[in-house]
Amino acid sequence: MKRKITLKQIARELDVSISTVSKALRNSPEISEDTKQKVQAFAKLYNYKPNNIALSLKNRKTNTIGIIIPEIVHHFFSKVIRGVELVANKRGYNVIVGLSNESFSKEVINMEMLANGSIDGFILSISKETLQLQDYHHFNETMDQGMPVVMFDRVVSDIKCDKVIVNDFGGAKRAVEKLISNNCKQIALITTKDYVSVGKLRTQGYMEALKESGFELKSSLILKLDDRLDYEVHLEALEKEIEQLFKSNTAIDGVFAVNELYALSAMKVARKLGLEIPRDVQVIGFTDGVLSKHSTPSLSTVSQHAQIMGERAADLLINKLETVSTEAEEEYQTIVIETDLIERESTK
Amino acid sequence: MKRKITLKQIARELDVSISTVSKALRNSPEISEDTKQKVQAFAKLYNYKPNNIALSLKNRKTNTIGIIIPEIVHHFFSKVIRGVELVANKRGYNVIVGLSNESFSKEVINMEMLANGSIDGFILSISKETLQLQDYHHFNETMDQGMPVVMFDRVVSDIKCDKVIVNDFGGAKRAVEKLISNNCKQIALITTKDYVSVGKLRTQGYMEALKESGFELKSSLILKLDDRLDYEVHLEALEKEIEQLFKSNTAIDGVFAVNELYALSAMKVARKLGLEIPRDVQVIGFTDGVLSKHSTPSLSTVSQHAQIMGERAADLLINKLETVSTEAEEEYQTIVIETDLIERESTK
DNA sequence: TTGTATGCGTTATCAT
DNA sequence: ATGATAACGCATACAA
Repeated sequence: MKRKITLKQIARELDVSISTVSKALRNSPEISEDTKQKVQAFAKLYNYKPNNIALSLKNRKTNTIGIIIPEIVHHFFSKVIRGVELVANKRGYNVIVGLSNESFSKEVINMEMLANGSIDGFILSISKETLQLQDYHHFNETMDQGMPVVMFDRVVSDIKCDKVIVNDFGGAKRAVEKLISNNCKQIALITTKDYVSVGKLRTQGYMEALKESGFELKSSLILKLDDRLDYEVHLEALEKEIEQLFKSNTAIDGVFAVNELYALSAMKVARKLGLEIPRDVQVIGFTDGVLSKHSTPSLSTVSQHAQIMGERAADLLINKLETVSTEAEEEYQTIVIETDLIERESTK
Repeated sequence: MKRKITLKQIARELDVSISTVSKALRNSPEISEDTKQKVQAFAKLYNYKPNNIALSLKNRKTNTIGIIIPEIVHHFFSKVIRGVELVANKRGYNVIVGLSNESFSKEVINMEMLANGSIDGFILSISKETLQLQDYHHFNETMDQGMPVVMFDRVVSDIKCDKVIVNDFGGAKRAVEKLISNNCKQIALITTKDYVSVGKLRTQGYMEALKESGFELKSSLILKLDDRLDYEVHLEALEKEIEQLFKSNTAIDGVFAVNELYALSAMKVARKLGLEIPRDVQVIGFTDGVLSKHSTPSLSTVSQHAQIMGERAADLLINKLETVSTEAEEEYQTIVIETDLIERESTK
């Protein structure tokens, strides 16, 4: 077992100084061709590679970016990671992952752990608990220390930083407009409580679409679910709520749901109640998920382009890292990713 | 914007030496209560945290583990990551993620990048291309340099290292036995080409189950798909192959598929051909996926406990990292994770 | 009780 | 053309 070789060892073996070795390997013109040859050959033979940690310390730059997400077992977030990874690697960076598990304290701890020199900047999406508590001190402190932060998807306007978001409002609006143009008269909304920013925006898109088309808003058609409950686990609870919605509004002929699971559950419940999709009820979801594509009937959905979000976020962060910050000009930008309406079998 | 504070700055401010500060912060008995108080108060005020990179360099230990997987947008792998992350964080480690994207060269590059000091050890699952090429030099070289490697799921016996695998053979066997005991007489297998180790093992489980029950093996009932094709994209191609299978074996009354997508496609095709599930055909898949649970009918499946695999792998690696290697005793272990058969609506 | 010196691996600056 | 030295931030053995 040969341990990783260092400059020092090469120097000792070849009986030259460390700095000579270093220069020779970087092809410095200061060094004679002879020595270069010798050193480079030796280095290749022993497969020398500079130690990243030493470089990081010296350069005060790790070439690593930290990404903190609420949950990795989630198609949307893993696609974002893939996007980040893709761009990061292409531009010479590594990616280190932290999971907040939707918890405030884990988010804080994870960020502190990484902020102590391990990474050059953050890409993150805020946990639900943090959104509820509205405690954003850790973000601000991190940025105060000169560590750039790019937020994606779940963001808050109070925080001054670069952001990449989905056009939740517009995507939702277009989805509902589609239902309207498909002749739906009673369009239900299945959404989350308002503290989830994206849920709120999608809800607003729904309302705006109805308003513009001259529909009246019926609050009985809106089901706001508390997604602190893990509905992956409590699926029956979810279905019960939706069933209630359908039963108290028998004329529902369209459903817009702010995520995939809600949409699928709506289809399931509707079918159970003897309604046929899309003949009796048309359904559109909001997601980048895999369920939509493979469900029966397959689900029409607003696609979020998660991977592109990751790519944009990574580019934004790395640009900031590699630009000589002329201080003062603290200009933050927000990139809005447009959505696509993917029409499948759940709409006419 | 106050940059991160260092020992040196604290020392200068308080007019003591760096080592005094260092000792005071670590509560060394060498230092007087007075100075300790002063230093600790100051440190807390300025929120001092030791620089990870400096510590890593000094200790020659990064407390970071690298995980290399073929694909992150995949329920199985992201669950494994979650397991790794969970244990790693609990034990004071960070996780850095590299994606091979099923490519040999990306796998090699990614490993080299991380092996140069960034991490203490690897957890990885081999890419398909690497499995085909059977070129494992990068794994061996990494281990030669004293960096421990734990492989999971996709492993090869040629490589001497710790491993965490699923009981693919047993899981498949039990699934097929279930179909048999449910009175299936013509059980088809939808699997991958043999170079994918897990596919091969599951195929063997299928065969063994049939053999033990005295069934004859009919090669016409076995469909081996080349999964270099991305069937997520070429879904129609997949369905066509399966349709062919059903048409040339009209008596098929059971299907065992080695993954979720194959199983779902089988159900879809069967329905299209007028067969009802599970009345006419019973189907069992193999996976940890989310599709199975939400499909209609929901899919009975062999669960792999991906998160547990990640946890075990992390424990294995960290144990190795933290044990004083008495050299010589190079004992590697292979942990086998048992599967569960989850019965849902696609079986009787 | 406090401070000095050394080293982790590297590069850059400044001698020789 | 080559080498000595300092510095990145920290911890520690050893002096004072």
